[in-house]
Amino acid sequence: MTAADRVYQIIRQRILNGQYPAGSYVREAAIGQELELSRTPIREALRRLVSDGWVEAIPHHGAQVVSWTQRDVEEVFELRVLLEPQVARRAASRIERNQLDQLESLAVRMEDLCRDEGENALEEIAVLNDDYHARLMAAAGSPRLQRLLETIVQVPVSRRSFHHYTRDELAGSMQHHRELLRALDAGDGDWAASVMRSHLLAARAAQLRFAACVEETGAGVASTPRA
Amino acid sequence: MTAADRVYQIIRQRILNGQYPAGSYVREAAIGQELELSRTPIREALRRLVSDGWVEAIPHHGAQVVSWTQRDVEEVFELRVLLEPQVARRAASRIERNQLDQLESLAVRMEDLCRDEGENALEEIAVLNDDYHARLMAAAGSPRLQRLLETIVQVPVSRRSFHHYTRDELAGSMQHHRELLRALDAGDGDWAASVMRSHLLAARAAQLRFAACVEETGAGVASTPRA
DNA sequence: CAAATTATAATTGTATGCAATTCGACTCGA
DNA sequence: TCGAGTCGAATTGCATACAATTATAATTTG
Repeated sequence: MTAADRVYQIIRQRILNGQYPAGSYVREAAIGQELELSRTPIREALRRLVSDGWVEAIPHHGAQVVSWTQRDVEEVFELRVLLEPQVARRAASRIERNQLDQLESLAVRMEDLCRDEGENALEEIAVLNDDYHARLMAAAGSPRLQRLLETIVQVPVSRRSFHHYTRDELAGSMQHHRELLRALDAGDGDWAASVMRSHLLAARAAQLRFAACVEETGAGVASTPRA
Repeated sequence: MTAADRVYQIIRQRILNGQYPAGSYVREAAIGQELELSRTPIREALRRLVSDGWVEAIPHHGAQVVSWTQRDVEEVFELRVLLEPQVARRAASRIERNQLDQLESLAVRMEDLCRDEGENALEEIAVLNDDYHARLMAAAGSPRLQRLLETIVQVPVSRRSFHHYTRDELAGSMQHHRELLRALDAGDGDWAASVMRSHLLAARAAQLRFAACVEETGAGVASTPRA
């Protein structure tokens, strides 16, 4: 792994946890001094971040961390509703027994956490949920579909959507995971795609409700909140 | 426009017309000497080409021009069939009168060229067709959807698909353009999406037939043919 | 003679210095 | 007082030099 790769991950992480707030500029020289590297690998990392949509390059003026408007969030959901059911559909006709077992194991652990009501259970569920989707993606066997989704589903929005769920919605989400397993096991692509679609539309509804809420209270939604 | 931007376009053009064949390596130093630039802007252009999927970065060994297998072509069609109907659907509820008129003008010119049977009429139609799709994309008003499609619909495959059409298929394609205009004018998203889907599935069928043909004759399909 | 090994050359990865460009503040004039 | 123009500081864009890594090929050894 090259220095530029490390810098890429470091900067992305800092954008994620709000250390670099939306709208702020990421300076090559500053990071270079801090990490004791020259500007060259920093530049390369920033260019990758630009093409991955994390920052915006203003010619001769720097790399600006992107701001997310509600409209952006909606646009991403619209694309996910198109693409992710296709992931499920493909997986239904390709998934292997052991992959199915792994997914089931993840689903069980999420359900357990859901019942526990532990302190940071939501965060743990979110991690497992990411793993679940990643393994499903792998089973679908379409590198381009994977790349597209990785490009648009940037964690700051998707991950946090879990926190807006009511208890019922969370239970419903767990139910979706289970039903998807049955659809996959049956090799029924239509069924699997439909379940995934419901899964996403439910997430979108929760997100929309949250957006309406912050609209009233006047809390910002554009900027990535700090950790 | 920076030097890196120019280099990006130059290299991409050379990949397109076969000057840099699939599987070959693009050397930073060689291009730098030829264009009388240092390796720095060349590197930057190559990194962009990597993230746009034109070349593959082999660590410490260089940038290799990607090879397209039949499976890749099918994967791209699968994604287009998902995404482009959504472009039509969005455009149906957003398009303005003058945009519709421009699309119609393009459709008419394509139909004329189709009747002419001129020598390089196919090439001209392909150019107009690209314009048609670009304007439709603009009318859809979704930058992310646009970016996704630009990423996957790399011209070497899509543009050439026109050349595999029979006369009937070409006429049918023109008919799709017309019908799409009616659907857009009616503001009927379902209709527009359905027409676009047919449009793409027809293109896919022609591509598949062509692939089967070269399979028999043993002609290569993986490498980008020379101009 | 074959296989492992080492040396070499070629290529990318990184550091540093300078040039070009842009944005902001300050000054000058109306 | 307001506006236009100009100067300067800051930042990116590019060139060059050097270091690190890897593939290749010659070489040596069993």
